[in-house]
Amino acid sequence: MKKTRVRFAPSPTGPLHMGGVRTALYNYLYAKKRGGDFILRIEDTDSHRFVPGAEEYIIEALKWCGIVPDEGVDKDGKIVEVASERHPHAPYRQSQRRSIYRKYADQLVEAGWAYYAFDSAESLEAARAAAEAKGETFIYNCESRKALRNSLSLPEDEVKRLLEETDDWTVRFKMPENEVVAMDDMIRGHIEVNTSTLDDKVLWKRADELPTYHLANIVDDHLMEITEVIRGEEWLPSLPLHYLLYRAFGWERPAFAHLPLLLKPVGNGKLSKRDGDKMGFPVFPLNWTNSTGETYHGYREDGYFPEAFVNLLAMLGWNPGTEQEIFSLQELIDAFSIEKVSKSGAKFNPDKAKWFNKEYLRMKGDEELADAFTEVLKAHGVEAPHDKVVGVVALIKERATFVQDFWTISSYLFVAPAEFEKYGIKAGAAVEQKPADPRRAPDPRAKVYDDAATAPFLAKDVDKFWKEENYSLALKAVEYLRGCGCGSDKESIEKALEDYIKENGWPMGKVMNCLRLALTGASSGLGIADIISFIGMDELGRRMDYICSRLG
RNA sequence: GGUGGGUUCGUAUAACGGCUAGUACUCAAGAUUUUCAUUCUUGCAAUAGGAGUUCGAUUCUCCUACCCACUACCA
Repeated sequence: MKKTRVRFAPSPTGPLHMGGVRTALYNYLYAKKRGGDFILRIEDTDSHRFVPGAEEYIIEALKWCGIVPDEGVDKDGKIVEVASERHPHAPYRQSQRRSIYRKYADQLVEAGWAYYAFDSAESLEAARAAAEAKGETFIYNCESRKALRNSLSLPEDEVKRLLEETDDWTVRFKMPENEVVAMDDMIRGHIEVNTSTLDDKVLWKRADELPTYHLANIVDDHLMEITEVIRGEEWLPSLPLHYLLYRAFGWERPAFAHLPLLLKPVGNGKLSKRDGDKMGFPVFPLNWTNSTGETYHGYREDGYFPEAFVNLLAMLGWNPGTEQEIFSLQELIDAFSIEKVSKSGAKFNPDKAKWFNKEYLRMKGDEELADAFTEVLKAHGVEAPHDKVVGVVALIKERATFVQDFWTISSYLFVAPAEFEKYGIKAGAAVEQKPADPRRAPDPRAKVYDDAATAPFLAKDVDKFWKEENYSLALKAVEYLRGCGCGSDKESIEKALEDYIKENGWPMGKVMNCLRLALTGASSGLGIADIISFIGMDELGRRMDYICSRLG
């Protein structure tokens, strides 16, 4: 039984998109499940589209996700250029394998599976334009090649002369006529295509002495002993060519699996660069700034945990058949099977992506989160002792999706509020309602509040509870609390405060809301006792004084 | 246009040819709470359409519609 060897073979033409990361992930899971190797190969046979930094980006992105290649990348995270025991098939960058491909192209010509073509880019362009003018599509195939300039149509001595004297010719595959290619895909099953609908693809270019994708891919997969090719669905149309190429070389071919595409959240079409920033979610694993200075968001910088990112990606187009949704990388490896990958494209759902991160945030230990939060605090100019930060994290982590949220949720624990929420709501202002989801029928039971005074979100309106009859009580409660000599822990404060308010028969909610406004500057937030316990009695007094000076 | 692939709640998906078509996200309602959030409960919501095979079709076959990919000396 041959050892499983799969590869991820991106082209360094820009940042790796999340769909690419998913392809890499599925390859990795497949390999690890079978105790095989995951190989990284850089397909840079198009010198015109090379983008500086793209290769480093790909490697860093995979590393962040925990997808570690067994072969192709060395310890320092560089693509391997020289063969060794661990990297027997180096180099792993196709541009550095240039010398390998020529002979395979020639071999195909000699065996009659390919031919030399001397058509200029301009003449092909013209042929295409002419066909289009007639409402047809130009195809370089068994019909049209008779009338074009190639080694099948030109006299032998002319061919010889052109090969020697010119340097912009190509090697094209000689697509057989009217033959049915029967193929099998691990995900899609049996597929048949008639070769008459296919064209004579360019395999090798004399101009830069480099193969095109099709040749390089087949040659390298063969030389690197790849056993399964798992790639995006966009490659399905070229599968017949690849089958034929394996046959022409007389090589055993790997098994193939074509993954469904990742689609944009709304509307039609595949997920593209622009969608993300337009709709407020990242399309890339890491931030990327292009040559014009435009920056695209990355999951890492947006605060996603790599485990959450990997998990959500895994569930986009695959599921284990059970109801489990949260998987560690190891659990994914154990559960993964290529047969359970779905055939249809998956629309990406940003809400679900956030949900995954929230779940991972909750699973993280308070200590670990506190370390991350400490960095956020520093960025806001706040220094706090470690154990204090751990305490805060424990209080707030259920309310957050990202570590960055911690600051907005708990800033008032570190910095006294300067302004008071919704002081500014003007009488008669429109009620801020959640926009209805246009894709859904309205719920007939949903209440409609057109009267601002009765809408529940208007608890936000501080004018409603910052009234003298209430805050005078709150002031007394604070005075009592500071003098009662109770402990500084949450429980003691809570008990003292509640008992005092109840004994006096005061309205609990109203008093508490006044305190909350003073403490947080807003009408929402943590439990009052939690806050007081954290900031201390003296700070409580200062904040009461301040709000009175501001709101009267 | 041609070729190939695809189609289950808004989204991701589950369902040996056989239960009231299940679950999660979103959304809504209720309970809990000093507020918000959390949590819990409940609810809304789908087999694209049409034939056929079958006792019985989401599942198998065919047709139609729609969507997607490919159609470069790009990958």
